Amino acid sequence: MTVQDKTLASQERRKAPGPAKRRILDAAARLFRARGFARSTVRELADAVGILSGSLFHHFKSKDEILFAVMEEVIIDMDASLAERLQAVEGSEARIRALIHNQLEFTHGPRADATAVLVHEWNALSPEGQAALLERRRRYFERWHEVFLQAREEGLVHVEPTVLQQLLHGAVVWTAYWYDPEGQMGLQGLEDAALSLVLK
Amino acid sequence: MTVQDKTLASQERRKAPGPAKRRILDAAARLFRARGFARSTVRELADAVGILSGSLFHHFKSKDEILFAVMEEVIIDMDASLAERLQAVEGSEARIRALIHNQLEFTHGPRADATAVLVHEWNALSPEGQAALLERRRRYFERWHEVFLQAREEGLVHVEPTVLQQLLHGAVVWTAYWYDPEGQMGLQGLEDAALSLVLK
Amino acid sequence: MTVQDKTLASQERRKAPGPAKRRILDAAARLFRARGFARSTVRELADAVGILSGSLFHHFKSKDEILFAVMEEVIIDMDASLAERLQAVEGSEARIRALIHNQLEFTHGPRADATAVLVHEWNALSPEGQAALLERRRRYFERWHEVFLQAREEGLVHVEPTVLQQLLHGAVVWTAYWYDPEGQMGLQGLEDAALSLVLK
Amino acid sequence: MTVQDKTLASQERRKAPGPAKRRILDAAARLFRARGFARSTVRELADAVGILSGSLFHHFKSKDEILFAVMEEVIIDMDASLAERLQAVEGSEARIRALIHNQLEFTHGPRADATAVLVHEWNALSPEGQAALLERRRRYFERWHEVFLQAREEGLVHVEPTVLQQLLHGAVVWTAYWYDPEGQMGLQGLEDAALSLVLK
DNA sequence: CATGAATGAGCCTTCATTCAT
DNA sequence: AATGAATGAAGGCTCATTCAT
Repeated sequence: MTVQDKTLASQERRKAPGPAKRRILDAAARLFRARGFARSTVRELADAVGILSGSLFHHFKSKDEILFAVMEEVIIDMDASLAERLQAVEGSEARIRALIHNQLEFTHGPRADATAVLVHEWNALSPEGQAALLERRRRYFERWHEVFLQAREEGLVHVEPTVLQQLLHGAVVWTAYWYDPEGQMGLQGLEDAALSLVLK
Repeated sequence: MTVQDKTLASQERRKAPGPAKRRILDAAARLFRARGFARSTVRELADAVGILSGSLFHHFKSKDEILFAVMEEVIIDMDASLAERLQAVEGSEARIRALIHNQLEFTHGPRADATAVLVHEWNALSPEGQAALLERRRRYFERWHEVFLQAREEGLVHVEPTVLQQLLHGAVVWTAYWYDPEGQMGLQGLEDAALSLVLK
Repeated sequence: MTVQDKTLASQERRKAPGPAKRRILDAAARLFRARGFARSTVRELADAVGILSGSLFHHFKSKDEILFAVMEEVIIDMDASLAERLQAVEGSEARIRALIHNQLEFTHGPRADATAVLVHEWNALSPEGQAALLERRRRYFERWHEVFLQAREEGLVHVEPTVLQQLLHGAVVWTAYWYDPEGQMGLQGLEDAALSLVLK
Repeated sequence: MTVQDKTLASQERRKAPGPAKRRILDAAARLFRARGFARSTVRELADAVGILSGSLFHHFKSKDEILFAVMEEVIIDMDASLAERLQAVEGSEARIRALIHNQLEFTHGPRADATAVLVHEWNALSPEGQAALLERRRRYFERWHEVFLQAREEGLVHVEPTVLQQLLHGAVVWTAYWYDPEGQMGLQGLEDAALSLVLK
C-alpha cells in the first residue's frame, strides 16, 4: 500500500457510516435478507437496532434509501475487493480463481447479508436506485469479462466467454441457497469445485 | 356428448384449472414475477385478469393461496416432465442433458413466469405452504442426485456429485437473469454450454 | 295421516310460510340468535338450510327482510297467544300468571330462537321495520298494562302498575340468559317464582 | 410539581388510561351501545374521537381489543364499587338495596354506555376475551349470592336465593330499555320499586 | 438526535346482492 | 326455483412517513 493509498483509505474512512448508520445498515442487511425487503417493516428494523421507528428517518430519508445504501455499500466493496485481488495475481487460472474467491467470500463471509440483499432485492430498488448502481454493476462484470476474454485467447477455455462467465457466476451466486459454511466442505473446496466447471 | 366424453370431461376438470382459475394463475405468475409477490396487489392482479378484486376470492381463499397454487402447479409439472424425460433416454450424458434441458425449458419456455416465481418467492410462501411443497422439491432434486451418482460411478464426472449437481443447477437457474431467448444463442447452444460445465 | 290431517295440513300450508321459507326462517332464527344478526352471513344461513346463498333471494328480497320476517312472525304469534290465554282465564292473579306463562313459553319453548332474536336484535332492524312492528309491540304491552291496572284497582299489587309490569317483564325476559330448561327447576317453578315477585 | 406529585402522577398513569385512550374508550362505549359493536366501524369511532382511523391502532391492537377494554374497565369498576358499598352497610335489607343501587347507578349513571355494552355485546367478545372477564363476572355475582343466602337464612326472603337473585338482577338490568332518568320517577323510586319485588 | 402519537393512503378480505344460465 | 360467478362497496388493519416536544 502506497502513501497515496493510505490517503485514499482515510478519505474513505471519513465517508464510512457513523455508528448509528452503521448499526442500521447491518441490521437492515440481516433483516432484508431474512424477511425480504417488502415484508420487512421499519419498525422491525428499528427494533433490531434498538431505537424507535421515527428515529430511522434522521439517518435516512426513506426505507428505500436504506435499501439503496445497503446495496451501494456492498457493490462498491465487492468491486473494489475484486479489483484488488485481480491486481495481486497473474495468469488466467489464478485470475478466474480470484473471481470465484471474491464472489464466494462476499456470499458467505461477513458481508453475506448485504450481498444476498443485493442479489435478491434488485427489483425492489427504485428505477433511480437501479440506475445509480448500474454503472458499478457493469464495471464489476467487465472485470469478469476481461478475465474470460484473455482465458479464451490463451485457449484455456473453449466456450464463448460471455456465456461461460455468466454460467459460472450463477453457479457461484447460487451457492447461497445450499452451501453450508459450517458443513464438511470448506470454502476452499467449494472454490476448487467451481473452478473445475470452467477449467479442465 | 357421449358418455365417454362426459367421463373424459370430468376427469379433465379435476386436473386442469377452470378457465377463470387458469387465467388468474397465468396472470398471477406474470405479475408476481414482474413486481414481486409482496409488491403485487390483488387489484393489479384482478385488473390483469379483467375482473374485480373481490372476484378473485371466489376462486382462491387468499392472495397467499394464489401464490401457492402457482408454485404447486409448476413444481408438479416440472417434476413430472423431468421424470418423463429421464425415462425416455439412456446413458448418463443423455440423462444429464435431460436435467439441463428440462430446467431450461421451464426457465425460458411457456412456464417461465411460474418457474421464476417458484424460485424467487419461496420465502414469501407461508410455512405451511413450504411444507406442502417440500416433498415435491425433494423428489425433484433426488432425480438430479440419482443421475449424478451414476455418472460418478461411471467415471463420467469427478467432482463430488452433491456439489456438482448444485453448481450446475445454480448455473442453469441463474440463466433466467441474463439469457435472452430472442438473442443470438439458441436454447440448444445454452444447453450445450451448460453441459460442458460438468462433462469434458 | 288421515284425510282430516291432510286437509288441515294443506290449510295451514296456505297460511304459514311454504316449506322453503319455513326452513329459512327457522334456520335464520337459530343462526341470528347464536351469532347475532350482523355477524351472521347469508352464506352461513344458506348452508344451514342446504341451499346456495343466491337462492335465498328468491324467497326474501334482502337479509334485512329475513330478520324482519322472523321478528314479525314471532311477535304476531306472541301477541295472539297472549290474547287467547287472557281470554281463557278470569281473575287478576290468573291473568298475571298468563302474562308470565306466555312470555316464558316463548322464551324457552319451541319459539325460543325467534323470541331471542326479537328481543336482542331490535336495533339491527331498519327504522321502517321497527315502525312496522311497533304497533304489535304496543298492543302486546297494552295487554300487560290492562292486567296490571286492574290488579292495582283490586288492591292486589301496590306498586305503580307501569313500573311493576316493566320490572316483571324484564325479570322474565332475562331468564333467557340463565334459566336452564334441562335443569332442576321446571318452567312451572320458574313461573311461580316470577309471580311471587309481584304478588305476596 | 413536587417529587411527591410526580410519583403520584406516574402511579395514576399506570392505572387510568391516558387522555387518548380515555377518549377512545368513552366514544367506543357510546358508539357500540348506540349502533352495536358489529355495525360500528372503526372509522366512525375515529371520527367520534376526532382522529383518523389508523391512529386508533396506536392505542389498541384491534377493534376487538377496544371492545374488551371497554368491558374490562366497567366490569372491574362495577365489582369494586359493589364491594365498597356492601362493606359500608349492615343488615340484609340494606345490602340488597346496595345490590340494586349499584346496578342502577351503572345502568343509568355516567357509566351507562359501557355497562350497556358489557351486557349487550358479550357474544361479540372473542372466546379469549370472555374467558378473561369470566372470573370478574363470577365474583360479582357471588356477592349477590352471598347477600341473598344470608337474607334467606334470616327469613327475609322465601324464594330459592339463586332464582330470586337472577330474577331481581334481570328486572334491574332490563330497566335500561324502558326507564327514563329524565322522567317523573327518580332513581330512588326505581330502587324502592325493585326492592319491593323481593321484600314484602 | 430521539421520541412516539398521528397521519392517510392503501392493502387484503368480506359479504350482501345480482343475474345469466 | 336453483345455481354460482361476478360485483363493488365497505371493512379492519398496516405501515412508511411526519413533526411537535
